[in-house]
Amino acid sequence: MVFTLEARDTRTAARAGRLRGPRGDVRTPAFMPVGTVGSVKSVTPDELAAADVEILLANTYHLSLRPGVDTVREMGGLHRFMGWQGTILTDSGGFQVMSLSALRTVKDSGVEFRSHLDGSRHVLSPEDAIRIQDGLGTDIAMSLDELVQLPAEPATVRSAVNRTVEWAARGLDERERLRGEGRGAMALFGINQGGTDPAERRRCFERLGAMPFDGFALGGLWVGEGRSLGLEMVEHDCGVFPADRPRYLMGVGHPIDIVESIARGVDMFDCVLPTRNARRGTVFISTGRLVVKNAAYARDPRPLDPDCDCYTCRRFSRAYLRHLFAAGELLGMRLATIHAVHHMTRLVRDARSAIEAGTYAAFRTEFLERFGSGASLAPAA
RNA sequence: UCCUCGGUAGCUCAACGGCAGAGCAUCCGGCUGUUAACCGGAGGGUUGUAGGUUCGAAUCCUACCCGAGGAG
Repeated sequence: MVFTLEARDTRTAARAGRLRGPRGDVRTPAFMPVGTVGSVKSVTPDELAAADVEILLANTYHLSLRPGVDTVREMGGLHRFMGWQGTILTDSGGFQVMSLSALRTVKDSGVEFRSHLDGSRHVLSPEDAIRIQDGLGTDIAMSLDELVQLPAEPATVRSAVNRTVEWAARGLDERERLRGEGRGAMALFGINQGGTDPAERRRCFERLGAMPFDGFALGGLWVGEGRSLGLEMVEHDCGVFPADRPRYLMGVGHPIDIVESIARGVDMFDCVLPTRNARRGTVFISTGRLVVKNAAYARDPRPLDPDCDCYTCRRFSRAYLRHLFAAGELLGMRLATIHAVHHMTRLVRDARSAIEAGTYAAFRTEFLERFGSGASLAPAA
């Protein structure tokens, strides 16, 4: 996996780049739809490809519990198993250290989980995380990290940073060991932690940045600290990350957050927000946030986003989508998700064009103005 | 014609002498490295009608109306 920086904006820190991997190129800035269990809920790989998606995220913890890494390997690896020909990045299970807090114990050696499926006990060490991701056949693996729910005590944050750095080194060692056996071809990204304390984030990266990772992630953010503080941390991390390696802001995907973070130098994003909201009847459109399930749209003949050219917007009205949600029809979730994914890839593509043209500052201003305008959100008369 | 059971929120039903509630539906809000087709909130009642008993009636009594079943 080779990263090339192709353009830098003139007035912001925004960058355009390209990840060249075995499954084709990933243009950055990139948005990765989330397919936790090997499926972006409700849509097919072909529909993702049609939405110009080049890279997906899948999850180590979930796939190792079900169907299990052996099954996936036997079925020819995750790409073949799920029918996706593009690039895959796998999350390490670090997020589940936080989100499944009631079901796990963190030790220096690793994390002990009780399965959310059947209560069985499983241990995930930083080495396991690398082996599992390799076994899945991922293109980009993530280092196992520990993130804490904010706000958190300084001592908690410090301890999570220490553990994350230790685990990062052990993960890299494990990949080296795998490479000695002819495996471990995937890229590996390190994850910076430190909560909302710039000193801790800097301290974390002093050690992480010295390790031979293929890319670096901004971790532990957008977990309750608020947008402005989150963006401060983004600016901080991008200020210390090396320019020649991709930068991935984990778990962030509100359109405003993406546009603001790109301006500060982030290259990659993943987020469940657009797709989860879509399944529940809310979609992002160019002029804001449309709660299409609301009664106000029951007789609105316009598409979700009049400026969108996705399959859903070319073909269906808000009134129909609203009806599908009211009726609990699966097609509502599917059509809304198709729009949601398309909208996010279109957003990062437009951002990329602006960076290449050196006009990202203007792009950001226009985007924020338009997104905040709420134009076309008012129901049709 | 008589007998039995029933009539409470839009729907299905609780409460059976002591502040009329639930689930679903409706409406609204939330959702940021997915334990999530989820979570939260709100609106909504002359308890079939008219009387009576009682300090107090959805609840007990009487008549009537409506529905289901049965007998003839």
